[in-house]
Amino acid sequence: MKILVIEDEPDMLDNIVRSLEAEKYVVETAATFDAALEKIHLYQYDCILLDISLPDGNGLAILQELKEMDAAQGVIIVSARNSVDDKVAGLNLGADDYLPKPFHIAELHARVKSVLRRRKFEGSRLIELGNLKVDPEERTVYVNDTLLTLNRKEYDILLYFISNKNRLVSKTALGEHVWGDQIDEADSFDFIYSQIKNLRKKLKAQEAHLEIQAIYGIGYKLLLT
Amino acid sequence: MKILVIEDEPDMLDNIVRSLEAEKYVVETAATFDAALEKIHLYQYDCILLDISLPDGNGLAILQELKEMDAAQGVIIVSARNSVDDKVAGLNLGADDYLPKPFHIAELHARVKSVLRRRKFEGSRLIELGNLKVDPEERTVYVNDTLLTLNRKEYDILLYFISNKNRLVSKTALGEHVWGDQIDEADSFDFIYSQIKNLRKKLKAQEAHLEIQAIYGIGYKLLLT
DNA sequence: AGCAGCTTATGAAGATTCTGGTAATTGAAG
DNA sequence: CTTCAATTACCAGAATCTTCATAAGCTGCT
Repeated sequence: MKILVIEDEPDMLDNIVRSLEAEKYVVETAATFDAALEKIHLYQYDCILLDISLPDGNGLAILQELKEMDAAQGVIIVSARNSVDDKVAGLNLGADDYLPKPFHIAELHARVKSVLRRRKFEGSRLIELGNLKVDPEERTVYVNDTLLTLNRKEYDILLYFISNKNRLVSKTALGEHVWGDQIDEADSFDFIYSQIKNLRKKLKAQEAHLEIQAIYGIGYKLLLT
Repeated sequence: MKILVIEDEPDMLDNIVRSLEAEKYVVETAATFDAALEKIHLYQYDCILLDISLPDGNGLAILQELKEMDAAQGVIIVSARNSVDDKVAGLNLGADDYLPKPFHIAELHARVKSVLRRRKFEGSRLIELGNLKVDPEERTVYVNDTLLTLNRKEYDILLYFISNKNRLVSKTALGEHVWGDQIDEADSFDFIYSQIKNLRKKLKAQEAHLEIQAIYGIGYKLLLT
């Protein structure tokens, strides 16, 4: 699960990020209006935490932008300006929840969880692909109706491949989606290789009709076989 | 996938090119009307990004030219002049999409991807040639219904030959299509020779009724035998 | 024909990337 | 702290792609 935190106060930001990362979310941040806009357009998130009192632009404009993009993530507004107007404006613009400052971290987690759960229900149906069934809600995968136990990374990778079926997935894109954007140019891709290897082994062991094909020098592609 | 970017502002151009190259597209550029015309006539592209407000000629004229050439690539118009007229004129002249400035890079990528995908689906069916069958979507090649395993480069070369059947293919054109324009005048063509050699060997081993004929001093030609 | 100067072909070595095994590290749970 | 699973690192070998050296072929010239 990938979360974007838009917040300008460094302390607060740090706090939120640490606590979310402790819960195993992949967290990215934006401290300014522009940075936020860029991230929103570049990557896909499952949930966005938005402080609407940013220094260089109104956070509500970001909401507007998100709505126009027709994106599918959940949005939780965080604000110290606890006016009813702000709240109404935010929810009208499609925010999923509103969290007044100050708040307790546990409260934040609960809201995030609830938004993610709600979102999941909306799009919740089995994804079928060959003899494979994926239940995004339970994060479970079935091959011929027997359960395939995947680790977190393996599952994330598989789901990313599935949502990019027949499309080419660059190693950097895969890396950014599954590991967050801390990936460096200079980094090796050993951890990707390792995970791909394990995923392939498990898929093969259950005779899934899927193949992760390597494209030399570029990345991978998921094929039905 | 080869993309031509026609754009006169250096910053913007640089930006676009970098981002597309990061996605592993082969990118070429033209900053003026004349340069664009030349490239269009000389090479084949899978997609063209066209800024219609060029300094030395109306970008729409390029669209017109493309249409008359009956070329098969996708065209995305980029423009800061966001008048409805421009948009309508562009789409009427056969553009596939219209992207108003300013835009976010991710938006651009999405459009490019979508145009390329659409194009691919249109032309997606088995290509038959002698006793050879090519499935462009799966990137597979069959000779007498047995699979012929080709590497990426070998496949790219074969497909380029096939799409230029009976036509003469210059080494530079082939090189630029398969390797992109990182090819230098000073470069040798050893890698082309090597790949051609391997491709020929594989075609011969499976007794494909195809022959890659060298034309001394000019290039190659694919013949049915 | 014979030769010079070029282009093309070929096999082998080199470089890079990918694979699949194993091992080390990290992290969570008891 | 210990234990077990998850994740990452390391490595040898395979596959892919490029470079290199050298051979062979073509063209125009005398």
